[in-house]
Amino acid sequence: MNSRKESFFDKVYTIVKKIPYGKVTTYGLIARCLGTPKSARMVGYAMNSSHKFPDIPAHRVVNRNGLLTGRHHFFGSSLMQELLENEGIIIIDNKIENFNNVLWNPSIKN
DNA sequence: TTTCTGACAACAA
DNA sequence: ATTGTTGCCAGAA
Repeated sequence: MNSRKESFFDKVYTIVKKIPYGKVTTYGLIARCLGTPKSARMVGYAMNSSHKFPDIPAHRVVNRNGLLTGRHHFFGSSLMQELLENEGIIIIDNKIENFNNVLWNPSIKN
């Protein structure tokens, strides 16, 4: 049967693409949603590889502290912050304010 | 082929 | 409370 399991990366992309506008989520939350809470690291690495794919809002994924740890991987180093601010998210000192307010739980999956 | 590293987070002491 | 170690998967040298 077509039980072709998608790679871990693919699963991550599937969730990241579902992050609604103006919301963010965390690496660990995605990993946990996939059933592998210890793979948070891989989620971040998947984002690194996400540049090869379209429609992957990697800027909406931050670490559990609401800190923009991956900003340095974007074009320039402030693009990530500007993208988020463009969506109405306030960022101070590379950290999201009202983090709990903009946090989106992937478990919802809509 | 093996070895190392990498957008994090949980656990142990 | 903080610090250090472990887990996880994939890609590059």
